[in-house]
Amino acid sequence: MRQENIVTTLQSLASGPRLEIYRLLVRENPHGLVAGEIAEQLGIPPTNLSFHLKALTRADLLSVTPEGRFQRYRANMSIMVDLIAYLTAECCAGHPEDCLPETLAETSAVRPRRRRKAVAG
Amino acid sequence: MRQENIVTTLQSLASGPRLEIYRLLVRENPHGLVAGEIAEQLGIPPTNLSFHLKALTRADLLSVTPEGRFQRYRANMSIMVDLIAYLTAECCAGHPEDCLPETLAETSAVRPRRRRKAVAG
DNA sequence: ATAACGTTTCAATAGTTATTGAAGCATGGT
DNA sequence: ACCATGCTTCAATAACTATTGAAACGTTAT
Repeated sequence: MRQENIVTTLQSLASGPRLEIYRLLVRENPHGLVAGEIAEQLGIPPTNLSFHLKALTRADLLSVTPEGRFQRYRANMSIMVDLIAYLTAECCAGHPEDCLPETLAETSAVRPRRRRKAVAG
Repeated sequence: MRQENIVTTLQSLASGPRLEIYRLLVRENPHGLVAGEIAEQLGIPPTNLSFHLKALTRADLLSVTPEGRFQRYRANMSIMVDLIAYLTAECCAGHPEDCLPETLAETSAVRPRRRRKAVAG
């Protein structure tokens, strides 16, 4: 994932309504919710909800599937995994254990092109 | 960490220059860099750099210590850990292993008030 | 005391993002 | 064929964010 896309991803999360939408859908994974259910739960008017859903979908944080006249939205967790890896990458010049807890230090090391074999703990 | 602060944190990362600044300082942890070194490495003019450093510092993603007439900046990784926990919290209604890799599923569970004992893997 | 340096603050301007109501477009029901 | 429903797009406007040059401020060097 390139920096340009990472910025888009962060921008799409950096808004009160969108963060609420995203978290709601993370919780409701993997079944997801249709737009009207999101609107109802969060009290966002349809025009505005559509605007925010579009932003999240363009950033690929959500996926959408038509179901008749409904649109079902789901959180796409793999983008979040990429985002987290990017934000913690190269921490402490390759010694993430110096400033990250163990589980995240491992995630920090998980990057597309620089994988190494898992090592017994 | 409340949602309001999470939005501020995300906003402060959601910009090309600021994301570069943050990543540079993550890499340079824990020693950090003074403002002039950041300016030089990234080619950002001082006025503008100061504006972005202020945003990141207000979000508590960076900490700053005066050193004579220099200002040394460091990445504060604990805020990133909180952010990640927030973004993955309650994933799949408490079954994060359904859609997150193992290391992150553990991080998702690590939240301020709902800790449980570590379990042998 | 004066000058130079590193950085921040201020003010102006340009650019981007959010919100709303009205209109449009498919799908499904009668 | 017609109308209702669920959602999206469009256009207008309001609100916010970024960038820049000039000025200011504290620190160190002469």
